[in-house]
Amino acid sequence: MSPPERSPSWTPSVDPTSLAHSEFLPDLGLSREEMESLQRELAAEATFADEIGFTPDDVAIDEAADLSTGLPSPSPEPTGDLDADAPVVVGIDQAFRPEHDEAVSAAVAIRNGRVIEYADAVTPLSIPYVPGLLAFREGEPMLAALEDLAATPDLLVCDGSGRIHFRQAGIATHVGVIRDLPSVGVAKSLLCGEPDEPVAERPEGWSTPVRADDSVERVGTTTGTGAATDSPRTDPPVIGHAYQSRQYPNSRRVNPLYVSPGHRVSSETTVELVAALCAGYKLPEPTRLADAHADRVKRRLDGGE
DNA sequence: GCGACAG
DNA sequence: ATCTTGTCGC
Repeated sequence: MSPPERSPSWTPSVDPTSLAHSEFLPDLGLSREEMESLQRELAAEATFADEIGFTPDDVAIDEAADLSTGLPSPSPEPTGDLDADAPVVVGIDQAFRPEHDEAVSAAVAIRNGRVIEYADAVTPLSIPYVPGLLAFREGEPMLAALEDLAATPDLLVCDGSGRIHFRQAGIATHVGVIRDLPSVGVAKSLLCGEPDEPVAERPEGWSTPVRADDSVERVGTTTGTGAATDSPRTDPPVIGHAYQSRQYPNSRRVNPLYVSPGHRVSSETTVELVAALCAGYKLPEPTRLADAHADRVKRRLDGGE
């Protein structure tokens, strides 16, 4: 794993890429407190503002992949004209093999709405799932899948939260900062924070800001000047959005997604990116395809031997 | 002591 | 996340 190119100043006390070889929380060489301070370093290193060389339109996907007949075949070679320099979006997801204590990570690279490459990796799991520390369980597997990928990502779409996190350093932030790539987090449920409005029964396309609550540590530069003229109590910072990516005409029961910046993307742009990447299903296409590929690899392993 | 929590 | 069949509704 290479260090962040754009962040030569960042020198974590412990190499986050070696965590997979550690054991359970108490004795993995990292106490829970150390993991949390590492996340504070990551949050400080992260950029929650747009630093991307493309627009949501550039990555828009208008046709959903048909997964009923298997996954679409990858076409690595540029189809022609406008293909060459189109942004590459990489969706990452995982499947698990509880009986083997292994994670199957999948990365799917998409360009112009078409799959150009599938990548995957099987990684032993070292620690259990702990709310707020998901990245220490699944981060290494995700990075392994990215290592297996030949394509160069322009955007990472991660399964889980980014800035919507107790220390504003969810797994999308971990991966984005470590690889210094724009990344967004897409979660199916809310870890922390408070939506501005109730999220139930919202129409497709609806979104509302999610602001930090008392469980979220404040980090980064202060918005105000600190002068006496500043408002005594400013609104809590927006750390992500609830986004209704899908809704049925009548029986409205689909829950919204909770999207948040991982790195080098603003919360507003994150919503626009996810909206552009959705094509009729609740999950954005990169995530859908990564999920399907992870399941495919898992089945091969379970059947293979 | 209870709550509350991505995958 | 995973263990798992059918079933209600567009």
